[in-house]
Amino acid sequence: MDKREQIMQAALALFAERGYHGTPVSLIAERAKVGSGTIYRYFKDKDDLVNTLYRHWKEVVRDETMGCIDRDQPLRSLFRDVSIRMVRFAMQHRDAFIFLEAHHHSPYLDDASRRLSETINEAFLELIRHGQALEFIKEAPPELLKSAVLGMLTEMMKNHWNGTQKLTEALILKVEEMAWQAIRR
Amino acid sequence: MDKREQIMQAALALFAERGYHGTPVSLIAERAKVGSGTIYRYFKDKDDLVNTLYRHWKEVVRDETMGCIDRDQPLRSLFRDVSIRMVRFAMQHRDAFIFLEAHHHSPYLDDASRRLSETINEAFLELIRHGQALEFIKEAPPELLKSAVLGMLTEMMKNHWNGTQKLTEALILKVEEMAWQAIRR
Amino acid sequence: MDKREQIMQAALALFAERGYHGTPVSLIAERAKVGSGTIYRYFKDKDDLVNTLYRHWKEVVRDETMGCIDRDQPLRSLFRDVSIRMVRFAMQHRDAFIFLEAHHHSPYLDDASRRLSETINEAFLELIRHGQALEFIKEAPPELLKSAVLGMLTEMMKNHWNGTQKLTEALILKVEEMAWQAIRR
Amino acid sequence: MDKREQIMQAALALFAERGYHGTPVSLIAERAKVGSGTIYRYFKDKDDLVNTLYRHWKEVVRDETMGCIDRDQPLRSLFRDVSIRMVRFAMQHRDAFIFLEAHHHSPYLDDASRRLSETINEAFLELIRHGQALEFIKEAPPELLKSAVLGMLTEMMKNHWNGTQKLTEALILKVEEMAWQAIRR
DNA sequence: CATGAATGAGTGTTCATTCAT
DNA sequence: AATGAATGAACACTCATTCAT
Repeated sequence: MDKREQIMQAALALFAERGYHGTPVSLIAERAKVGSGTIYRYFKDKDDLVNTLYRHWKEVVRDETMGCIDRDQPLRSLFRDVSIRMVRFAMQHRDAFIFLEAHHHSPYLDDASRRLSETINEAFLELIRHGQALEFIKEAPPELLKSAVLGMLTEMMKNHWNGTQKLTEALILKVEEMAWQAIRR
Repeated sequence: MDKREQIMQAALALFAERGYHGTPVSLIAERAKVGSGTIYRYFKDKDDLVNTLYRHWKEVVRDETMGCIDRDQPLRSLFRDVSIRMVRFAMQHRDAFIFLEAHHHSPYLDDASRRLSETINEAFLELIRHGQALEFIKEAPPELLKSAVLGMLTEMMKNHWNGTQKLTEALILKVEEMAWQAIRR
Repeated sequence: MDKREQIMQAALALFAERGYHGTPVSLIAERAKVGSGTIYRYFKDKDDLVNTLYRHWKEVVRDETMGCIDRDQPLRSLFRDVSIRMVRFAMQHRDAFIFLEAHHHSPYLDDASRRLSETINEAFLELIRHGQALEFIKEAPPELLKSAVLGMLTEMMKNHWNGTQKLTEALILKVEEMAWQAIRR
Repeated sequence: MDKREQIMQAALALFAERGYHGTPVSLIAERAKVGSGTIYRYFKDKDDLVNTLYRHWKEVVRDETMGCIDRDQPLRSLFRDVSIRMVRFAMQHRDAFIFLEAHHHSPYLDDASRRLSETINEAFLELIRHGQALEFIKEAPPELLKSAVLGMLTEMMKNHWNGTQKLTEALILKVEEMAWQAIRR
């Protein structure tokens, strides 16, 4: 069994639940069933652990939502594809989703983490600009439209996970439709 | 000036900027220009301070967005009224907005804080149910529609404050229109 | 009772006995009868404590050996004066003497500490050069003569304190005479 | 090459440079190019390593300064012989010299190490007593005279190594003469 | 034999909280 | 009432030592 993996899983769950400052390294060690010193064999310090975790999951998000997508399909269906993949990712990786969301603008993220985050952001903006060029999407600052879509999806995921409103397949489709209505021309 | 008030202002700014665990009590005292012991005269402990702050600002949000609203105006304009008031609150109380958002589901919030949050939530749900009864708003779980609207607005406020996309009066109206498009029938 | 003073005394004794790395801060706190956190009220960190201690005692040495000395007396008696004052200092401040000796070239001494040490050193060299100019003292690098004298005195103090050979008033005079014989022309 | 030897060389250099507490076992292993576990095959623990090292080099000092010396030559030349051999040892084995000097009265030296140190000491005292019996050397406690000589030589070696005053062949002879002047009748 | 991953006691340091003034 | 010095439990991190490979 890979200790590094155990540590990353334990840290992910705890950071998602309690935040970075709220999670003692000793608790991560306990949950990962390793000695606390072992963590420092794999990660330089707590900061390195949180950044490694952040980059790892950001890359998974990128690959699962933006990777291997058919960029030639009609815009409406391209948008649906990306949105639904995002929701799917969140459904399958609860802790990762909450963790990424909570640490989005944390001061302990390093430059590499921030650059990666920016790249993914940019890809989504590109999609919106493309839609605007085709006159399918509203005239408005792309950043604004992006926030609208991501804010909606994110908030609904949080409600799913805290039990307020569970998402079903049918609801996911409804949600995607709402997002589209918000930004379409 | 009232020492209690000084402490609450200092704590609000610091919690918003650095989070609960990232803010030493001594720093709050320094910023509030009081002795650190003084804080314990007004608040049982750090937990009590954060909960008091949370409740205080939640009540302000409630009063400024839901209070003194003309419930007899047409639904569309009622919805606009509430949405725009929310954005206005965020624009005028940056720290309070960021603080409330960040501490929304924190483990150190007590039952009273959570109940208050729930009450405000319920008022907004009521508005949506009302719109559904009038067949102006989509058929969908009200919780879902609420997340959509609040998620959008919240995310855009965050982008406003972190400088990604500043909001102008014109953009605020646009945003409100997008929220409405998302949930209208 | 002054806590800062208690801490400095405890630290001096422990650093003299066990060295810097061999002395946990918690042990200093225990011996000083203060909480370990208290040490950090008076000293930035362990490094600051050892440097403060070093400078404090170096200044005492300087004042007690070089200060208020009659620089117009004959060289032989000037040399005797300084030598005997050094031995007296060591006799009266066992821990300080051992501490200064052991930390003379420690990597954790900062620039200010090193400069002070150098100043005192220079004053002693000046005395030797003066003696050479008067042709009372051997032709040889002053640094060499200084090491000879200080090495002798220091080693004998160490033997005094570790019980090998206690020094009496009579022996101190003998020792001084030996030092003079070593460097005189 | 012999792993045990590699370890002892690495440890000697590091203890000389950084002291016992300042030198992690892992660093010794790295410098010796062995696994850290290997050290524990040759030495019971870190304490055992430092004691073995101490005894080893003390024996070398003994052999190189006191061994194979012509005890029938005139006292003055016998004294010169021993003194110069000591200085030569220090010049050739910088790390060993610094190490022995720094660990002379360390609390982690065991009884065997201390006894060996005492034996060597005793041999030197014997030389001094012999000189006193012949009325070449001052009347004074032999321990005192020994400290005077060794203190002088040691201090000058330290100055040589820290660059303050490099020793040449000519200076070594001068130093020896000073030592003799200090203790002669 | 030799290794180095793993461990957890121990380190320097911070900080919520108390209490004498 | 208000202070801030004092405390010690808790934290992030290190390192001597063990042991499976």
